[in-house]
Amino acid sequence: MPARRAPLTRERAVQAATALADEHGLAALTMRALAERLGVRPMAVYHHVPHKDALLGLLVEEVLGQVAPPPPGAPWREALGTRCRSAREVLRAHPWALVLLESRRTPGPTSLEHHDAVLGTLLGAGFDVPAAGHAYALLDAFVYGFVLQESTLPFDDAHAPEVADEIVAAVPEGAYPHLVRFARERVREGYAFGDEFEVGLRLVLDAVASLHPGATDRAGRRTVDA
Amino acid sequence: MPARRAPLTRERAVQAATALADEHGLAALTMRALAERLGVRPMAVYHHVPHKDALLGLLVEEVLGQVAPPPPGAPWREALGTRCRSAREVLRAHPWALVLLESRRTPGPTSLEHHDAVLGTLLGAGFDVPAAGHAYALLDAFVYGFVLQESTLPFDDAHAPEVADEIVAAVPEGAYPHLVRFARERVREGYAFGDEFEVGLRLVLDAVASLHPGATDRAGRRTVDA
DNA sequence: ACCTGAACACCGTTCAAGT
DNA sequence: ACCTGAACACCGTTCAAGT
Repeated sequence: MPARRAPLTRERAVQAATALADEHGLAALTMRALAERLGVRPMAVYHHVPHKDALLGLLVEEVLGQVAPPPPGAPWREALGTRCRSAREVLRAHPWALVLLESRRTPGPTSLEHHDAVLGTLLGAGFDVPAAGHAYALLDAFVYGFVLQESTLPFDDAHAPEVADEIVAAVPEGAYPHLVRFARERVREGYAFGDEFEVGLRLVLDAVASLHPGATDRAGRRTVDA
Repeated sequence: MPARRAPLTRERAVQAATALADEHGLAALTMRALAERLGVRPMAVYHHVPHKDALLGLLVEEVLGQVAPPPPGAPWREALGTRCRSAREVLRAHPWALVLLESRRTPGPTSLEHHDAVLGTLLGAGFDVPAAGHAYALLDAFVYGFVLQESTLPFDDAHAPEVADEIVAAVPEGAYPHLVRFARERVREGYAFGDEFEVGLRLVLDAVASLHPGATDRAGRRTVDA
């Protein structure tokens, strides 16, 4: 490890902090550990960032900036599907970012730009303002909530069957009958929780479609009041 | 403040820790602050809980235990609506619990019992095992994600109009046109983000219904493959 | 302009000791 | 059995000082 490589910048601090959190978790991201990784004394970081909280805000912006906005030309359903899949991938790669969201008060320009693009896709596709609000709230609730569940799982998809077996074996006879049934019939056969993302996304996009002013129900009646 | 009230118990420690996190946030919940609130020296808490991480696990269980399970007799849609509304209320009252979920590896008996009841409601209503898995993943993604968004908002619903005005005023001319339009047309008129919960829940329950083996689409074809 | 050393007020947790 | 005091290895951050 070289004594000092490039001059310390805010950008380099953010990169190193991201890598630290990715590799060892958010708890391992201390100002002191970050400084060491940067080959610098702890106080040097404070010359580029006022305090740790500001650094965390930059991390959130950095991660959200990696989420692909909905491609402008595409039909709304495809465009939103692309951006939701991208959001899930990015947040799965940096699960600590979702936790930081909770502590962030004011969004930065990157988040605002992204939100504006999503809203623009909906409004441009003919959704009215209230429907766009419903759609956006639902889409992001699904994506955020799915990633939260995914990052909470005590196993990765590959090891699900073994873990399910262990859990079932540890449960008292007769307890949690439905969970046990689910584990026996579903998880053992290679169930991957991650696969539920596409299932859910399709349903959520169907739901969004039903909010479109032009949508009709199965009897041909308009789904949304004018 | 009395010098010492009741003898210290694990139960009292969990109650005090919950109150501390509710009132001052998760960061204020330190072993030392908790001890002071309990009228005891820091190390006394360790006699009832092996370490802080175990205490946090107990907090999560305590909060999840407050979520009403789906009432057994009711039709599935009503039963799941009740439990989702309850989950949202409880998690909104203790937003730090959602963050702790991420760090929890193995669920306790309270969570397992709850999950079993939800799964039982779905299976008892005639959903097959794969459909129950889809439905559960979607429902909880929605509830968790909604609460996460809700707790991240930089304003409560009552002050949304003022905050929206400030934000719009602060934005550079011509930037974020769709966000500005949304703020102008929707937020100003008393838009409450919290109201999106019922809208989204209805759509999500509709989506779940479409997973039922008996469900048909608008052309009368079965929605789900056999 | 950029980085540093020493210090302060905190953490969670250990261990041996008190009652 | 239950609680304590002192100590250790950490935190984030201040301030005055170095180059």
